[in-house]
Amino acid sequence: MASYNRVVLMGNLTRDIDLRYTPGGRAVTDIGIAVNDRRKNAEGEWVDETTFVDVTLWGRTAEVASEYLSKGSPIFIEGRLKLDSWEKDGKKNYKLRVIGERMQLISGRDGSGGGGGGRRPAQGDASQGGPPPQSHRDDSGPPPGRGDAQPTGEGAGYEDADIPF
Amino acid sequence: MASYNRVVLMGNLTRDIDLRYTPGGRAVTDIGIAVNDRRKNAEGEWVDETTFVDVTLWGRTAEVASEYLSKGSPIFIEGRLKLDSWEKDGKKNYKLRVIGERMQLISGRDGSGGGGGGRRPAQGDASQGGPPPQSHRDDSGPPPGRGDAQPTGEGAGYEDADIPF
Amino acid sequence: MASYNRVVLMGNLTRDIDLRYTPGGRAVTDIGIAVNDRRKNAEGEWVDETTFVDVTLWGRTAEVASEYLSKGSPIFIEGRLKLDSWEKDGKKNYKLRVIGERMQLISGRDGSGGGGGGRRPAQGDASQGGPPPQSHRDDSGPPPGRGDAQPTGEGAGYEDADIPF
Amino acid sequence: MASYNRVVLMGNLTRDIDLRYTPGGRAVTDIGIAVNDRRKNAEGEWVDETTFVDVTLWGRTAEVASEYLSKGSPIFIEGRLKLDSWEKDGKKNYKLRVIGERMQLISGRDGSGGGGGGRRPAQGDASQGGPPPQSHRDDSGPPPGRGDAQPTGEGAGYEDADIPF
DNA sequence: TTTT
DNA sequence: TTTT
Repeated sequence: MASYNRVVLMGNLTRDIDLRYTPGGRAVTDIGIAVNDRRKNAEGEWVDETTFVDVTLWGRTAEVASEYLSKGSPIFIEGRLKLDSWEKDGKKNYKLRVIGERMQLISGRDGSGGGGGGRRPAQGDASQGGPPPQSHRDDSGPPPGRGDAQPTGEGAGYEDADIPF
Repeated sequence: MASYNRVVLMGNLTRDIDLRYTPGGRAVTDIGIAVNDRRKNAEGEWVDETTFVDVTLWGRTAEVASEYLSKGSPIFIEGRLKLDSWEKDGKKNYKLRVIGERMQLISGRDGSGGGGGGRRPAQGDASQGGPPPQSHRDDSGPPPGRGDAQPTGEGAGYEDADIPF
Repeated sequence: MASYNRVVLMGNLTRDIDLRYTPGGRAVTDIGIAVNDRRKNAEGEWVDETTFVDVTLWGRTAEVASEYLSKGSPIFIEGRLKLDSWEKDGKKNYKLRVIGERMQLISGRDGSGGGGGGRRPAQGDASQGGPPPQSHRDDSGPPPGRGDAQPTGEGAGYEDADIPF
Repeated sequence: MASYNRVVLMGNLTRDIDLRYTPGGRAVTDIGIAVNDRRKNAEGEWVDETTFVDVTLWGRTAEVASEYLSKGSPIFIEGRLKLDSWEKDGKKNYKLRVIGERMQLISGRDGSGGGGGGRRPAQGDASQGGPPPQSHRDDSGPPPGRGDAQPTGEGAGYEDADIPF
C-alpha cells in the first residue's frame, strides 16, 4: 500500500547536545526542539502553542549538530515519524519521536547560531574533506533511514552529459 | 524566532472512525493511521517499519472521514505535530500526536477506499453545497490562526474543555 | 481524484522587493529566491546547484516581506506550484512558479536578516494590531479555498485582471 | 547559507511514459503530472485550478513508473525543484521542473492504478530481488539527487541493538 | 524534562 | 490498542 512519512520542523534546541556513540562507533544523539506557533483559540484570542519534540540524529549529522549547536540554537530538520516502544514493569510503552534525516543550521538573531561557545558559521561542516555539502545527512552507516545515505552512488563508466539537467 | 511544523502522512486506518461532537457542536475524531515503510537495518536486511500515529481531525474534515473511511482505508494527511499533555496520579504525561489540517481520500486497491460498507467514492464530499473542494479542511471554526483547521474553533459560547488538547 | 501540491523552500532573495497593489488594493509581489544546494555529479565531484524560483506573495505576507527583506535576505516559504500561462505573438507561453502561502523570516549571518538597510528583526510583523503571529499568511482576502492565502482574493468590486495568474 | 528545496505532488499522469536510457545505461523519463485543485476566486466562486508539472525520474524509479503507470494513472512524488536552462537562437531559456526523488504508486478509482493495460498492483516493484521497498527511489547511479541513493550504507561489524529504535 |  |  502506498505510504509516506515526512516531518519538517524549524525551532530551537531545548537543551545542549549530548553526543553518544554506539558500540559500533556510530554517532547518535537525541536533541530536543521547541517549535513555537501562535494561533487563535476558540475565543479568537492569540495563544502561543509550543510543541516540544525529540529528534534523533545519526552519524555525521549528529556530530555536526553537537559541534555547532547548543541550547537555544535555531535548527531546521527534515525527517520522519518513528514509534519508539519498550517494556517497563511488564507493560508496553510507546513514544512518538522524529528521526532527523536532514539538518540545516540556521544562524540565530545574533548571528551566532545559538547559545554556546566556539565559532559558529551559519552553515558549517568541519571535517568532511572536500567541499562541504550544504545540508547534513547521516552518511556514516547502516540503519540509515530511507535515504540518509549521501548521494555517492556511482555507476561504472557512466556518462550522461547529454541530459540537460 | 522562525518556526515551522509540518507533517505529511500516507497510510491506512487502524480502526473504524468514532465521530464525536464537542458541547459546542463541533465534530472531532481521533483516527489511527499505520504508515508502512521498508528500510534496511544494520545488517543490510530489509525490515518492515510500521509507524502508528494518532491524528486528530476537526469539523468538516472529521465528518467526511467518518462518512467515507473505515478500518483499513488508505488516507493522506497534511498537518502538524502537537504535544498533548495531561496529569494523572499527580504526574505529568505527554503524548505527541498529529493534528490533521488537510485530508485526501485515496481509493484503495479495490477502488472502494477501504473496508467498510456503503458507497465510497475515491474522493467525496457529501454536503458542502456547491462544488466540493477536492481536499478537506475544517473551515467551520473561528478566525484560523495560521489559516487552517482550528483545533479549538467554535463560535460564541463554545466550550470544549473536555477535549484534552 | 486525490491531489496535493506542496512546495517548501529556504534560500535567499535575488533582488529587492517591489511591492505593488491590485486595483482592488490588494498587495502583491513577485520575489526571487535562490536555493543553493551541493550535490555530487556523474563524476562524483561536488557541484553547486542553484535553483532560482519566482515566488508570488499576496496581501499581508507581501507587505511584511517588503518591509523586512531585501536582496540577499534569507527566507523560508511554504506554498504551492502554479502554472502561469499567457499568450504572446499568438503563441501560448507557460511558466511554473510558486505561490507563497506562508513565510518565515530567518535572521541572516549577521543577525540582520539580509542585505538592505532599516531595522530588521529576526521575525517581525509591524502592524498587525495585537500579538503578531509568528508566521505570515495573507489573510486579507475572501473565503480561502484551502484555508490559505488566496491569490485572487478581494472583497466586493475587486479586480486584478492585470495580474497574470 | 541554509537552504531547502522540497516538492510533494499527488496527481495524475497526463501522458504515457516514454522511457529512455542515457549512453551510460541509466534510465530516465520525463513524466507529466496534472494536479487538480479547487479553490475560491475573487468572487468567492469555486474554480478549478490545474497545475501541469513535468517531473524527471531517474534509474529504477523511472523504470518502475514506466512499467506500472500510464496516462491517467494517479501518482505521488516527492522531489525538488530544478531550473533547467538552455540556449536557443542565441537566447537563454529557462524552465522550472521537478526532479522526482521518491515515488509512490497509488491505485486508482477502479483499483487499476490508471489507464493503460497490464497488471497493476497498487504498489509494485518487479525486479528488485529480495523484498521490494515500498517506495521507489532511483538507486542505480550517479547524479542522484540529494538522497536518491538507496539506504544501502553499511558499516563494518556494526551493531547497535542497544539503541531502542 | 523544555527553547526564542 | 493496531493497518495493508
